[in-house]
Amino acid sequence: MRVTIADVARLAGVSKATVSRVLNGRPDVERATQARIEEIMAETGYVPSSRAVDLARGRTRTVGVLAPTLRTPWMPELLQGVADVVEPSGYGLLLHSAAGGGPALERFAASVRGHAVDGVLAVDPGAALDHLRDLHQQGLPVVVVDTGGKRAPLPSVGADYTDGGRRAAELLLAAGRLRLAMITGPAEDPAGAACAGGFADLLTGTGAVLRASHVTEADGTEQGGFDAVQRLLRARLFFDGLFVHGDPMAAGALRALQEAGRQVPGEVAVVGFGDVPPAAYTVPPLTTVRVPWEEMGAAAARALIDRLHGKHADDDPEIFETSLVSRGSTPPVGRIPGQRNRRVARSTELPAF
Amino acid sequence: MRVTIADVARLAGVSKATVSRVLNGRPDVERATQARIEEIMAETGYVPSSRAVDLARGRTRTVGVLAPTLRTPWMPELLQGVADVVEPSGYGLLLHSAAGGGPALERFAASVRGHAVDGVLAVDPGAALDHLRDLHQQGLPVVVVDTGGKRAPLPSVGADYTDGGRRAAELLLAAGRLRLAMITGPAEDPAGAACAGGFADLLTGTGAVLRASHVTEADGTEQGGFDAVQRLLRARLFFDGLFVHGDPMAAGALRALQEAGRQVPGEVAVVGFGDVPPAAYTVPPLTTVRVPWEEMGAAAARALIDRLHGKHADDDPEIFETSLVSRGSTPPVGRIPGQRNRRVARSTELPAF
DNA sequence: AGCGGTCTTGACATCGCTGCCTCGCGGCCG
DNA sequence: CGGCCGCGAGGCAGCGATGTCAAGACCGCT
Repeated sequence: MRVTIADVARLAGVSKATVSRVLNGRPDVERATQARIEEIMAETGYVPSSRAVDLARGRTRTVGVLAPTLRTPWMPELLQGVADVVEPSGYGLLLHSAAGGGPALERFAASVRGHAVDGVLAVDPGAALDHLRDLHQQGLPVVVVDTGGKRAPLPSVGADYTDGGRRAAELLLAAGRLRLAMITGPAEDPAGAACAGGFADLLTGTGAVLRASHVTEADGTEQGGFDAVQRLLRARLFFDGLFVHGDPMAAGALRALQEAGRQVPGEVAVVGFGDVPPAAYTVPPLTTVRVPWEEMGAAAARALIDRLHGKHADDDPEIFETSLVSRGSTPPVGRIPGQRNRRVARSTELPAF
Repeated sequence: MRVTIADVARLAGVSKATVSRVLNGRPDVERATQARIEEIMAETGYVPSSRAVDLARGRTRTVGVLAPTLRTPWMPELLQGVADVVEPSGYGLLLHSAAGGGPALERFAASVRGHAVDGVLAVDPGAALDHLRDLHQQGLPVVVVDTGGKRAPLPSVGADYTDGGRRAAELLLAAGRLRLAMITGPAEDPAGAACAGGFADLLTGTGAVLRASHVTEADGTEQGGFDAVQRLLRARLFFDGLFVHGDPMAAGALRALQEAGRQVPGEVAVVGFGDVPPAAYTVPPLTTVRVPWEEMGAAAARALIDRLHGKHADDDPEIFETSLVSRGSTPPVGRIPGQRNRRVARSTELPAF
């Protein structure tokens, strides 16, 4: 580091304290003095050492972001939402990917305990949740983004997965599909359960049926979705509407249906879940339940920063609504009937790419 | 911060210096003393303040990553590659998204000049390149990942886009396609030029033709690719092989071909470029030129960290080879003839999701 | 006993900035 | 005309580590 506050002070003929006052825009400095100091700073190209500032102030103006992996399809959207809020607020964004499991988490813990960050934003913390709870109880600002639908015992942001399932059901009903099938993700995914619950829930009392035989589980991958549909078809099960909890699996499902010669959406209407970028690239483009990943990230970031600024908002989870993005894998439906009387946007819009 | 090195020293009845020695695993401490100090540290749950360490040591063990946006489809792969190297090396990863343009870049510059990071890894820096060059000349370790094919005047990592274009051409030739068409990305993208050059290059002397009329430009989006194919078809141009520089556009192209009733790969074989996740979800799955994003990120990170450790590797750009991922949008071809005699892997593998 | 060398350890200066307390000084009020 | 007030600015003590230097203990050897 070259020029320090002491240099500036000496050149300006003032004390370090005064330079510091100018630096922090404090009002108790004479205009002339301030101008002179600012001039010197400009001339010398002085930039305060963030290391020293951090130590002296006792904070780092940095938030830690803990993400299990960056490869989840919605993660970039979410992260962008976080970055768009965190950076303009003057905070840095220290990314920890916990993909490595144990060692990665230990590094994260060390970073946090060493006060390298002022707060933590955790996405889908999973096993790290207990640790985060401890940190939170010790007074560290923590916000979690819950993509799993389970409520963390912490300030959190999530989406209404149950309602997402309902929306999918509504759309299929509106399209007149009565013999439904569903592909769920891995059983341990609580979002899947919530979502499936909402789906089944809305069906009761309608003419539509979703038999247990028509519900199959897959691993979340495109291939998994492909295999799942093949299982259904080989079992000679009939269905004219298919709800797939996860867009990648839905893409696989479309491929399997097409290979089997089934028309989509003519013979089978397909609704996915998540609205991740690949959803727009299937043929036909996938109708899906949109989860507002970016907004969720932004909201979590805002909540975290509010806490850092001492605004202690309530700890209630902030739940986002899902919405339906109607593309080509379901027949056009102008309006969804039913008590909730929702409108379905017909969108040709692509997610930003 | 609760317990400090001074507390530990007092409790152990030694000086701070000795505690520091233990902390840093220096050998010149008596075993008994060391054991006692370690015990105290464990009891008190002492963790050194990274803020203080950073100031005292004059570095932050953090690298800055500058990315134009996180939404580029290959960015997550690349970032994961970076994270997988940076984190185990004991460095933090400070993410700057320059999406915001001016202000975001200024924040980045401030962070760097304030020595908040020990080095910088920039992805596609674009306009920030000059700034990075200055930083590099001032001695800051900088590595850039060049996804554009142009060579930065800096240590960099890139891919051989020209060769990527050649591979696409080889595959189409091997499939017996002689009347070719091409959709390029935005003209200002230098990777596109390199790639198109390689493609055209390999065609010369073969029976295949790529007329200027059959080359059209699109904006890189799925819709852009869709429109581009429609333009070609409306112009009643015949082609049995199509090279699309960018997987999202290729997805759009597939959709347009399908809507026009053209069989893929029967009537038209389609090769994309990039191998981003959506490529695996099209119907049929897209054959594409794979760019090893993750490896490139990892290599850049390694290069940066080597520099941080003083290993001054040569500044030559590190260029990665592309490869062909053959999926369903081209007919199966066992082996590519020709002087280079390459083998084409037939892959059903999906990118990690 | 005296000397040089190794091993441990402590004292103290530093890193660069912030924050608290103090002080000089000119103006205002009584 | 003296005291009080408030502004502008300086001094100095942290923040919590690192790192250098020197000192004391202990060793083997001459």
